[in-house]
Amino acid sequence: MKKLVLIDGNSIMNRAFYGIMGNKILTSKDGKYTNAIYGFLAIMFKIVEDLNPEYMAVAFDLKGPTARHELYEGYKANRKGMPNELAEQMPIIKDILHAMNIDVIEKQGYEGDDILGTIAKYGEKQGLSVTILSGDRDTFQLASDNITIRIPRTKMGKTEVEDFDRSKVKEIYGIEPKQLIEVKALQGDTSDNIPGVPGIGEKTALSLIKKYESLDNLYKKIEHNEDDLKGKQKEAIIENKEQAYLSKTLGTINTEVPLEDNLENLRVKEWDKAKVLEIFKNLNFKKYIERYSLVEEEGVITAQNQERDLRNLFNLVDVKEEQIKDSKELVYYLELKEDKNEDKIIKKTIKAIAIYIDGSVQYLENPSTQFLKEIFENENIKKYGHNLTEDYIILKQEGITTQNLEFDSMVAAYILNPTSGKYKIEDIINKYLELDLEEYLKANNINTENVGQITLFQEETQEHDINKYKTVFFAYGISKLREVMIQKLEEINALKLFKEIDMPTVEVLSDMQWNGMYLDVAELDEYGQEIKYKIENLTKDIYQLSGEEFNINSTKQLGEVLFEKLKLPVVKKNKSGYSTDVDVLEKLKEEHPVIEKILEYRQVMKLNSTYVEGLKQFINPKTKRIHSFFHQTITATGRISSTDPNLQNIPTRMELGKRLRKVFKPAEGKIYIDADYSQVELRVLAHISEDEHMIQAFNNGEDIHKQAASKVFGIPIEEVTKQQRSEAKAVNFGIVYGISDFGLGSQLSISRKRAKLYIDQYLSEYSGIKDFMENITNLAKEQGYVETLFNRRRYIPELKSNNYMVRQFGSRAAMNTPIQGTAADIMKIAMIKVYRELKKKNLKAKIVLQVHDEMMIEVEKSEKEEVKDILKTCMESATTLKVPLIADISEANNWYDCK
DNA sequence: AACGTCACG
DNA sequence: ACGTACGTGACGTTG
Repeated sequence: MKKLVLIDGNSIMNRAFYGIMGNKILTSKDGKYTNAIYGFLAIMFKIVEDLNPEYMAVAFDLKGPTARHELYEGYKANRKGMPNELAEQMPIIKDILHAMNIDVIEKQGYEGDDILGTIAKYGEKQGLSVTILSGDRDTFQLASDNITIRIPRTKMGKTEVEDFDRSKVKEIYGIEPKQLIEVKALQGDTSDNIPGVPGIGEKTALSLIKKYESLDNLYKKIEHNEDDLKGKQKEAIIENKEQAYLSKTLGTINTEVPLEDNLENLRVKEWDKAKVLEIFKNLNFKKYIERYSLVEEEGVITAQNQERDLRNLFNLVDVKEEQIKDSKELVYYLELKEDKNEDKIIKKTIKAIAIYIDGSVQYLENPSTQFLKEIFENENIKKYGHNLTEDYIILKQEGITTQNLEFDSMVAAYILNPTSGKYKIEDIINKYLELDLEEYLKANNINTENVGQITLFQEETQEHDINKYKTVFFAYGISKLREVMIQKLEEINALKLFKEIDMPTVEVLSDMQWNGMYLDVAELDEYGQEIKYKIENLTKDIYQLSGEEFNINSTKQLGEVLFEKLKLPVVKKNKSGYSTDVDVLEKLKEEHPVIEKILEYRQVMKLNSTYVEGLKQFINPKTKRIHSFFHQTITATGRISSTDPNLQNIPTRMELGKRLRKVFKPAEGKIYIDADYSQVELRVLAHISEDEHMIQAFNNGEDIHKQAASKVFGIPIEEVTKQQRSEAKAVNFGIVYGISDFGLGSQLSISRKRAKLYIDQYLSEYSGIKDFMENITNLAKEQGYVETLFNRRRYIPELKSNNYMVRQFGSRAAMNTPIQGTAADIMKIAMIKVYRELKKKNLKAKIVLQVHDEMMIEVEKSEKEEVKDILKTCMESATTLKVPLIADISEANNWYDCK
């Protein structure tokens, strides 16, 4: 079946304009905004790639009144015009579409919707499969078996699409697409100022149409007294009959717009590449120029000064090892190759090193370990590189301990924007230097002979040479990034954070990965046996109780068994059907004995696959230890994250799972010293908000949750029950997360009304916190970001979204980030202090783990007391707040016993 | 690759 | 009337 794609131009431009496209403001050469154009094209290119349609058209609204305005002067009366920044983008997108030979359809007196509807029906009649791309759900009324509405939605900054055809609409609304018009007639539409029947909202309107099918039928039944409406609602429906019919007309998409009957006009044709290129160049759309190979025949688009700079790279002479050794700085990039040796912690080894020195780059293949050792272990040479933690381990595998890590462009990029998620060296060179790797490579392929002097680049370009070019380019990039990024860090007052917290952390985390954690494999296996035995039994029980053998791990199959076969009540649904998560199963516990078994099965299954089998794979055969990665550039708040395996989510809440911690032990003759901060986040909140009651509670060493309970329930501290304390604890958590009554309600399984009462009471007692919560969102909206105590910044573009839900999320992030982020900063400071102190005192003790507010050290028993002291002191003196920082220390022979 | 689920702070 | 707690990572199933 041939395909026709129809795009609602205004709607998609609108979406793209308001959608979150990163924090970057895109502008054209003459300073106009281009974000809507860019986003529109992104969405359009995606649908073209997805569907590869034979026919396509884009419809736009024209200014001026339409038939609907004549019918009802209030129509869209409350609409504000589009902002200028968007309006000026409209003619440009039309120019681009023309240059691409895509049919742009506009007609005076008709809206884009009407044009789309008309063509869609027309296309359907011609036997085409039609997809309408629109951001407006009003178009659902057009859905049929051959007409699909595709809605883009921005979810956490990513653009996804959702398709709605006739069956999907029926599934969601329970009625035919056409009947949506009837619903709207009753419901009205505030955004278009369509009145509907007063007092009737979406829910009521939908249920009425489900029952009565149409307006006509509804009024007919009323006339014949065959309805079962009553009271005010009935009165309103009768009184507003005329208005309902008017609303119906206004809400009906006109599918009979007089348009030319010529399918050929819509056929997808070749672009006028020259024209498209010209416009794209003006708009600075390098990505699209690249992607659609729009570069001119005779050359490459490369800024002249960029070319000149890159040429300098080739002024290489002989490698000057002595000069490098004598230098105060080492700006370098390691070219790595795979090394499958099982004993390796990172299965890579050094193939070459590129070093930027004196304005040019030296490239050494297979550098000698001796040479590397001399430069990397030299404490007087500052190291400048990218992703230094990886280099650190790889060099360490060669017996080299890197010293003096001064600048890591990956970490710098993270501090400049922790939510960008793009920290590959080519990405940040592109972003901060506006140099493009691809362009550089192309330029060099073409210009090799012009470069002259340098033997390295005279050979013909072969696949393996590309890596040389890249390595050289990256080393050069780092030399430039260093200046540019430090400047930028200074601009946002984060240079201190970078130099004194995040850069020193690089070495601490590298060392932690290198040390690793020891595991008793025999004990792990024993534990695994026990778990597997439980799984077998539970599987049998579940098959028996449900009377069927099925894959319990499949939520789909499980859903069918529980809700179709056993007919248990459906509590919650999700995108793909019945939900079967803990919340749901917990509610069904009383309904059927199989539920409890399933809950237990889930638990042991997780333990086996993720923890027993999962962990085993990561035990290094040589060291018998697990060397997790600790990532420093992942989280939005400044926390560390852990992977391969994740050692930050080893079970502790349930006893069975917690027992796994017994297999984590110090090596022979050693012991664990473990410490965790007591309620850091609430202490940070007390400090930031300067709330007098909370500060007082911490200063007096009071039980903070008890105090909260006493305030929330209005009773003396002595009378607080366990139950009340635990509820107040949940409120404290909620506050840290950026509270909502709904969230707290579902957490405590109480009504949101009651939850709201708790919150209101809490905030009226802790007025400092209330002020903080209110102010922080405004501040974030105003300046576009929030900061931790140590100036770690997180941009929150979500606050500018036109989507209520996204804005709410932004507001919670604004409240939570300073708290979680400051706590993370404090922990990093503590770790650096501990690391340095251990080194200074020549102790063999090693930090082996960090779990956000917990730090673990593996230590020889002789050093035990001294290390305990260091750990406690460093953690508690990491910084000075208006309340004390408390670290609880314990020692044990396995992780489980660290209390 | 996306989703649902569940482990942690 | 909407649909919600903050920050992560790993696994198994499904399309």
